[in-house]
Amino acid sequence: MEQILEAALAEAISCCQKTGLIRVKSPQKIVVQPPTDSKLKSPGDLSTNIALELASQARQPPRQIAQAIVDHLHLDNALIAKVELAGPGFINFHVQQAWWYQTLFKIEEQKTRYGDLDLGGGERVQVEFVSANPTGPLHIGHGRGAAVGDVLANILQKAGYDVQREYYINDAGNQMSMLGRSVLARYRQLSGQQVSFPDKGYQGDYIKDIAQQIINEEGDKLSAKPEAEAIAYCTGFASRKILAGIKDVLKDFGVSFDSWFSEQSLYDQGLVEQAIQTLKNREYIEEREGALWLKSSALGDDKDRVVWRSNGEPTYLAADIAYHQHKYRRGFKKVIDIWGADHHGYINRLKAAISALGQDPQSFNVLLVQLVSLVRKGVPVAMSTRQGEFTTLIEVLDEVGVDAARFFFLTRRCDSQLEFDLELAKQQSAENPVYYVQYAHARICSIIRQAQQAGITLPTVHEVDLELLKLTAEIELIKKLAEFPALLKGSALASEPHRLTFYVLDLAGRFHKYYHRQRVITGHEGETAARLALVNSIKTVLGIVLNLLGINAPEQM
RNA sequence: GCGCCUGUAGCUCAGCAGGAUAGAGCAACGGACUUCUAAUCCGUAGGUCGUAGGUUCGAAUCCUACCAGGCGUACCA
Repeated sequence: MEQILEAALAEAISCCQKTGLIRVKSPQKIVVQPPTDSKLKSPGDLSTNIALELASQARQPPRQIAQAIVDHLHLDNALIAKVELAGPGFINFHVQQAWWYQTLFKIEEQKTRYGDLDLGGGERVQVEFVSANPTGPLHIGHGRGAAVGDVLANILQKAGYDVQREYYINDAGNQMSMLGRSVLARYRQLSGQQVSFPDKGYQGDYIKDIAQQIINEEGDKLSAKPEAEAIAYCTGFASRKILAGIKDVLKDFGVSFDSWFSEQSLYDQGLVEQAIQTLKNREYIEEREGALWLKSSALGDDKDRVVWRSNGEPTYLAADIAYHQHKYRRGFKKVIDIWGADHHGYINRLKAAISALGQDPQSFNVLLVQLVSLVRKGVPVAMSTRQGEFTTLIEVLDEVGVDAARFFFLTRRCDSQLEFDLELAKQQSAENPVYYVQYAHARICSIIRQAQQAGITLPTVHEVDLELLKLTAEIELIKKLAEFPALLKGSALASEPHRLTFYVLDLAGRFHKYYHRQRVITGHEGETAARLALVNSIKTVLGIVLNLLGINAPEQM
């Protein structure tokens, strides 16, 4: 519909240009969209601001331009009921009611595929998220990243991309050896030895639990081994345990990855050296003070960065460069990394590195998710894995449930900080918005069951007289359903999963209002059939969105 | 110091590539269960969109400066 109107407007404008009614030379992009303010007294179904856009160029009053356009507009009466000017020069189109009914046919025909787009054209995209070090359990902040990444991947999939979900396991480097040393220290303490705990070691109780497991399985065998060997054993044992735990929680949280990529594997295959060699060949590496520097300042970074230390060891950045080179070698056209906002200082240097590797930095996107600050009974809780003060994701899931947690993480824009008060979340659980949406779905299921008990089978859209759906609330509901594909598109283009949450809340709200004002199952057979078809369409769309959000769509509550 | 994010109703937040009279939810107050699920609905009240300039026909939205909060600025990961 929008395209039809845009074409008609373009024709009318060029006609006005020729006759000199509108004094513009270069054509402006015409946009037809639903009016932004739905509370308007007489809202047009679709609206364009083109006359306002043209006003300054034409040096003519916008209303005069709008009038000229309208006078030259040729539209099919079967589609458009009325065209009118409004406000400073908006042109509003009132679409024929019958046109909206097509949405219902589309939903019935496409079912769960309703809203599918071909935005991506099958292009391969990778979404990498969570990627927490296997040095401790996932905390609440990782939960937000997991929810955002998972839902974004779902959205992109529905928008026609070939999406891979990957978790990058930072299983190499100092942090890992610190993990091993922490576990070994606890192992020795549990074995009755007096040993000091390493500075900046991991202090959480889970370290003791792991040490105890080693004792259970290996006894005191480790004490006899050389230090380095014992540390290596502890590191390997602990990281396997922790990673297994991470995988379990993510599974419980409804997040599944296509690929778990090990940082260590980059070293094992010599890919880190290879990546640095690529950069050398491309002359982006410089040796200074015994270290190798990436000349990133020439590529938009604040300064140059060390990739190979003077002590002969690569930096974390070197591994990350190799990792991203590997991503491109695997054929991804678009690479999306989801990071905690505390890593934002890292974007420019990695972007610079990607340019240096010869890849288009535009193809590399980082979605920053602002930190979750955890509050318990009003008291802020620090979330440092090292100090062992954190609330794990699993604890949060136990308290508020998977559906509520996922929904809560997505009720905010990514770049807005989230304060998660566990007490509040518990208190609100009965009134949590997620139930509001699920309840709408369950309610519709209940109506359909009720109808079936009364011997009324759920009609197809073709079988009913849609003209009976003529209440404002009904048309508004259908319009809301019609909006969904465009919403999904915007959400995919902007990488903004939260839009789905707000959409589904709105849709559920409109349904609840409708439910209270009108009965679906009435004495009138035709009316009942038409309304059943309508609510069934709503149910389909609610189901699609809940599915994208990874939240259950219950048949009853 | 420099950089990134945020600042919208008492609280938590929307506001989609500037558009029409800035919207929800919660909390507050007043109502609705012989009716398809009251996990719901209806009504009332609540605002110099951090401040000051600028761009424009038009700014919560774009630009500049400042104020406040958060985060970052390693040969750590």
